[in-house]
Amino acid sequence: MTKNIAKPIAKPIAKPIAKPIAKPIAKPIAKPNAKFKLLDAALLLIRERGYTATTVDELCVAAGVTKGAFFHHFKSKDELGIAAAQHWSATTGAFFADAPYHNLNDPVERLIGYIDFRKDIIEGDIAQFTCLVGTMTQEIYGSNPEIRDACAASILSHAATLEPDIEAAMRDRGVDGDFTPASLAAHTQAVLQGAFILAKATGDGAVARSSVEHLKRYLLLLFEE
Amino acid sequence: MTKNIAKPIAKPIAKPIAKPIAKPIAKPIAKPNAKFKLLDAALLLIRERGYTATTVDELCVAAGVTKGAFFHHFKSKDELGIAAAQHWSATTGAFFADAPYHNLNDPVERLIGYIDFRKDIIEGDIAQFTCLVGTMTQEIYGSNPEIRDACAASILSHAATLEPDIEAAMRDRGVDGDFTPASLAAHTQAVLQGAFILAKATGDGAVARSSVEHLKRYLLLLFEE
DNA sequence: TGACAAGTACCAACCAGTTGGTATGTTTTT
DNA sequence: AAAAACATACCAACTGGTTGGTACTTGTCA
Repeated sequence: MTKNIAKPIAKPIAKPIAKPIAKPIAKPIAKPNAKFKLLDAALLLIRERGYTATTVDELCVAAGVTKGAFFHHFKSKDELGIAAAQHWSATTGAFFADAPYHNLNDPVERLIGYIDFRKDIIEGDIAQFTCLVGTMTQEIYGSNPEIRDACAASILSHAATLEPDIEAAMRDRGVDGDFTPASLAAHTQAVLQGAFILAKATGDGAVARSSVEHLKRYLLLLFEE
Repeated sequence: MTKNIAKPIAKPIAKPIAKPIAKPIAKPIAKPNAKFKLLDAALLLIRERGYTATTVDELCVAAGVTKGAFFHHFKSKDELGIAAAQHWSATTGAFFADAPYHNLNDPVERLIGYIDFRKDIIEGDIAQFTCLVGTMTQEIYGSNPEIRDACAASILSHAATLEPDIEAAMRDRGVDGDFTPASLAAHTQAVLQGAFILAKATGDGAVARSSVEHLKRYLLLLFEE
């Protein structure tokens, strides 16, 4: 075996690098360990190829870890699927929480700001702007209820962040239509998910952005005086 | 081998059943041959499980044919995928062409009629009302351009059937907005595709119907005086 | 402080079952 | 008779998952 030969050379190099730096930080956001690397790889690969078509081996290669590491952190591929959905929820949750549109004063402006923001990030590589949980939902809704629920939670919890502004907008503008804030919030997500499918079908984001513009026009027609 | 023993028994039973009935019909719409049965099985199974997760063996069992028959009619699984998309296009094309909303006189009414019709058929089992080509697109857009193009053609050609009415509605109601008939037609499909994802995520069609209602409200706001 | 036990993180090789696909018939239609 | 439509038996490659083991970290107690 070459193990005993290669080891003493590689070991002293990797050892005393960056331990004291991480110490004072309360909770390191992203330790570059195997679990995190696998989840990160999953976010990209699954959006690119779909859940079923993405193999455990491919995930391991992309993450630069071995299969042993994979099954140390996840009991099964499906368990990684659940974790990936939750990881997606956390990642995108933080991303949208930091977005600038929250600073606007008017609820309608914030809402339109959100839509504009969503439209602006539809750009470049398709796998980069499409939605992990929307993709996974399509594939596993009938076969894996746990992944499906994790995906549903991700979509609906994101939609729920819009409800206060929608509710305020309805009250503010005197819109007491025959719909609930929750249903309109869900509708915005439906448009986005559908827009992603059109983008995938046509191979570019233009159709998707155009659809989001229609959604914006709808909101303006609802809430503009 | 049991082959020579079992055969003479099974053969005479299946032989003289129903040949003369199909003969006088000029072009049988749906010959119950292996190819058609496989395509029909594909429509259901792929919508239920996704394209990748649906195996050739499962398709053969569902269609009641053997693998030999499968690869006699399709060079590969991917070729069946393309054929399934085209079969879907033909099937749904005929279905919508026969729908009652076409008899309405006003283009806006026809448009709203279409939306109502789409809403009404969101009912019952999820695999029954969701879209084959939308599902397939999500999975193979990056890996199989031919299937993707077949799916794109299916979605866009269906959207194109709405364009004349949208164009007439815009002319009629004096709506010369900053959007094209094609973009609004595409938007309707985006909403539907997204609605299907929400239905899959939540496990029932209510959210989907609600989203289609928002689409209807948008069209009414656009075209109503 | 340092030795030592115990857990955590990881790895390479392997396994049984499944996958899409093929080779070679047999039957049915024309 | 010949070609098309099907069936049977099989295979190589790949799949998710397991195995037995190593390296590193951490808690504990003398």
